[in-house]
Amino acid sequence: MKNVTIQDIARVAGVSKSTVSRVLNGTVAVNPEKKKSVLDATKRLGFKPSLIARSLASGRSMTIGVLTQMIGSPFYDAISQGVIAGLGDTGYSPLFADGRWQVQKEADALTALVGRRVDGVVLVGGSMTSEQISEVCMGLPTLTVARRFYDQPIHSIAIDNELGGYQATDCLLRLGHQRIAMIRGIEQHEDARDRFAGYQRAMGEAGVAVDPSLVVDGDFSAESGIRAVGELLSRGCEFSAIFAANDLTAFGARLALDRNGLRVPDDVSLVGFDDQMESAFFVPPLTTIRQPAREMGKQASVAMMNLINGSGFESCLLTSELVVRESTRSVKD
Amino acid sequence: MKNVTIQDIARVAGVSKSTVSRVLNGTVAVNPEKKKSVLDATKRLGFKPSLIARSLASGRSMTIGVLTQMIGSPFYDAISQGVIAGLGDTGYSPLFADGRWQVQKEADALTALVGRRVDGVVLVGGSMTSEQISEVCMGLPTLTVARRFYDQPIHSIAIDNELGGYQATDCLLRLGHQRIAMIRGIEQHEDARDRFAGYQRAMGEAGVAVDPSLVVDGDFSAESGIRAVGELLSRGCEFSAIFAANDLTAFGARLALDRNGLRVPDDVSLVGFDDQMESAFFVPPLTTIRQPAREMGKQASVAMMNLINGSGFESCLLTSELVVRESTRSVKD
DNA sequence: TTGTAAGCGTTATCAC
DNA sequence: GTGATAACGCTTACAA
Repeated sequence: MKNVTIQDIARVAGVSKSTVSRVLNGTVAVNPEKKKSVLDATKRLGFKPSLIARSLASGRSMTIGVLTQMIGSPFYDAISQGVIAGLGDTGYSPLFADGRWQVQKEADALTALVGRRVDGVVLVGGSMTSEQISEVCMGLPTLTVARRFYDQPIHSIAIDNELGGYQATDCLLRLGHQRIAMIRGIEQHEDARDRFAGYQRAMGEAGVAVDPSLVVDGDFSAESGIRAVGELLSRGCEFSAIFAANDLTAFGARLALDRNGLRVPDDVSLVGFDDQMESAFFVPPLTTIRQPAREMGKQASVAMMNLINGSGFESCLLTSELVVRESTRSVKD
Repeated sequence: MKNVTIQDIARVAGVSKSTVSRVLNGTVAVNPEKKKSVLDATKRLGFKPSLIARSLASGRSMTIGVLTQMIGSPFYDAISQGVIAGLGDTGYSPLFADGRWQVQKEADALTALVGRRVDGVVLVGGSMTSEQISEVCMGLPTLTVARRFYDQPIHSIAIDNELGGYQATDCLLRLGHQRIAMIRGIEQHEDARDRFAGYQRAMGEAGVAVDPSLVVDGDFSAESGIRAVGELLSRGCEFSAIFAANDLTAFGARLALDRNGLRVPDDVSLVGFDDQMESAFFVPPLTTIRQPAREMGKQASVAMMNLINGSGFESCLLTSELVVRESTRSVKD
């Protein structure tokens, strides 16, 4: 089945290709009658303009490439949604590609995006280095979300993870906790390091020494939360609260605590990070740090539009918010 | 910054466009020397072939459009991952678009996909009617995942939701429960209806009459789980088990039960549907029906490849699996 | 206001 | 093997 082209429409409507194009794009005024017959023909023949040909001819694809890491993380998902929302009716459409958190796949996907001649690239998370990215994108407007780069060419929209870590720890300290354990995220992950830094700062400011035996490594997974609590318990050190690097880890920790007869929040207070959908319905509902994920995605879209039309880039570091629910309570005396 | 074209390479390498194309695609043999110089030039100039021009010229875009509904659902996410995995090294790349569960957006996104001249379309969930889809896709290989169509032109890969509903209910019945409540999903949603049908069949086969007052409506959200339990309790009817239409609903139900002093599984057994990641770490870990989401996505890719190269379509209805964890126990006597 | 014609960057079809 | 040259479907000067 051959596709209907602009030429077919022109023939049927009795006008030239150009006129059809003009009607379709509304670039310049055309005779109402002709306009009508073009529109009619369009509808009658079921004409679907080829965006491909259009891009090739105009040089702009009117699409923004969005490279995600679909690890099933609600956080990254929310960002994507924000990007979509932010693009709204700008005329640009998002084109998603996925890196699956594997550098090679990520590079391939990005190359594919660039090959499709997207007008800009938004990278949500990911692990390619700034150099690798620049090499592939070559001057294309590029920005990252939920990942901070300090280089000039790649702009980034991120939240202040250090602040988040501080907020979580501070909340616990205010409730009178001193023996606060922290389950960290992936060590190489900058977010994880920042959150831990926030924990350290809060402890320091409160004049509470950080006990190294209360800090356990994790990897952002629920399993690692379980393991971490096991580790903490086997070390035999006392703690009245746990700050987990993300909600998923907190879920695992909560389960492990339960299995060991420790009640949340009665015996141990628990704070997560992310505020993913399920957290509000956990038993007990989880106190956590909300990341404005959706908002970040929106900001990314707005920033991208500015980048494209040359308005420049306004750097912004969004802030997280403490959401107090029922997994925390003041320390028993 | 002008993009490097095949023409530039040709000039630098001292050959014709055609030869460059041949080297790049490896269609026919070319002189090794020329080949080398082309490859060199390619690398040196940082040439990135324009997939757009390629598609226009060849008529095939080598991309499969995947229309998702990014509602942040782990289930649909897993399907997408399956599709990606299934495409593997077939040479085809997935092109994602999103409908956000809004018919209009969905139609727009699908139109955009078709406009991009994808070689096939995979619809993951969604709410467009079979007619609407056909109208937009016009003869393009199309198939749906997690949604069943009985029409000829649109193939579908789905799981047997009725069976899943049966499995969940049967599991409860075998544990001795008779007063089994069901929190249904969105009424218009076929999956929801099928799951309920499975519940009815299991009850029927066990010779247990379905008490209408034990059936409550929900909408697949955690909030609806909370509301449903409230409703059940206010009706004052007794029940020793609940089958929730999906895990999220089960989460909400679990929280509501807790708030009302009912323990899971001691007072009430609870079964969900989906087996989303968090379910294994719930307190208590949730007994649920696992949907082979990833597998479905993979199957979709395979089926699409067959559709494209004309091998025809082998319909398949995948089956769900009961995952017994700790939210269920035999009825107290 | 409208038509003609020249691209846009590839692939594909020819001859050579 | 290789190089012209014509598509592919559309946009966009440039004329008229």
